Amino acid sequence: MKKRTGPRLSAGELEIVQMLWRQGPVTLSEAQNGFGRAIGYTTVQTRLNRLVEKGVVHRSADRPARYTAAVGPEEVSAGHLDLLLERVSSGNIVPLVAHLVQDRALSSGEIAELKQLIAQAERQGRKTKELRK
Amino acid sequence: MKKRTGPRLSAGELEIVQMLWRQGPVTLSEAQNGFGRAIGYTTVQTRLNRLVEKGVVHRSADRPARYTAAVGPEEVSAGHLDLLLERVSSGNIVPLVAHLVQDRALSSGEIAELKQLIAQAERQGRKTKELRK
DNA sequence: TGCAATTTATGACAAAGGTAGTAAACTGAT
DNA sequence: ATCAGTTTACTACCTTTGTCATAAATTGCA
Repeated sequence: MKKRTGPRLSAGELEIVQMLWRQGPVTLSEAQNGFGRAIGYTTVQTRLNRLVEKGVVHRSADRPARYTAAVGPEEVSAGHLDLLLERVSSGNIVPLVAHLVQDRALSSGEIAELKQLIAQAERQGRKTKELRK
Repeated sequence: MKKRTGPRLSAGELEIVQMLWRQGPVTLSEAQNGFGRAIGYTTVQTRLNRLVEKGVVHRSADRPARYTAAVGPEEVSAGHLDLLLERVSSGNIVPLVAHLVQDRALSSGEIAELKQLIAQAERQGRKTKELRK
């Protein structure tokens, strides 16, 4: 029932992976162009290669090789969130949620989704309690 | 109205700062003991010194110097959360909150606090809308 | 086939962070 | 005043990450 927390990427690694999420499977030159800012061709190459070694990015076998993220946003955020949770709020999620929702303009749609999530967690809690007794 | 996102510490730096939050102002030897695992005395020294240089930790002037965290958990989590928010979910907070509340047993107290937060955000949204028109 | 352009492999270098040793400075108790 | 123990400064080394240059391999076309 435990959740395996995903990989914790550095800020720069996250930058690369984010690009892959946006651009989909890309060749090196496409990666360089879609990067958003000026960066050397071989720099992107090295960074991608290192992520491939780590298993975070997949590299296709065919000729102009295509790179794809091997992890999804959920796994990545899971790794970071779970660490933060332990380290900064001793496992207490409320302060983290508080930061996310405070001082930020939320659409009514988002509010609805959030209420939905809480309601779901509440039901889950009840179910667990019942199973326990 | 913009929120200054705090410092983004590495996992290891966070480890040190977390210890300071737990143990309060500590001397070097206290820091080493309260660290939780085996670690060299001078290793703690070096790590603390580097954090002092960065302004993340404060060092007292008196003799056995005492180290204190110069940043609070909120600021630190803010830095990380805001980066995650942009990088992994394009500024959308719902997926992050979802991960935090799902697959986790929440007490009814926590549920209440979360509801409170959402309600607050909802009111805030209305107020903003009114100010705008 | 042979060359220009593209793609891939290597090698380099610097900054940051984790680990720790050694030496100097300081403190407290004889 | 001296000496052991504690605290602080300084130095060193290794790994990771970000940056890239150079060189080798591959491909597509003329």
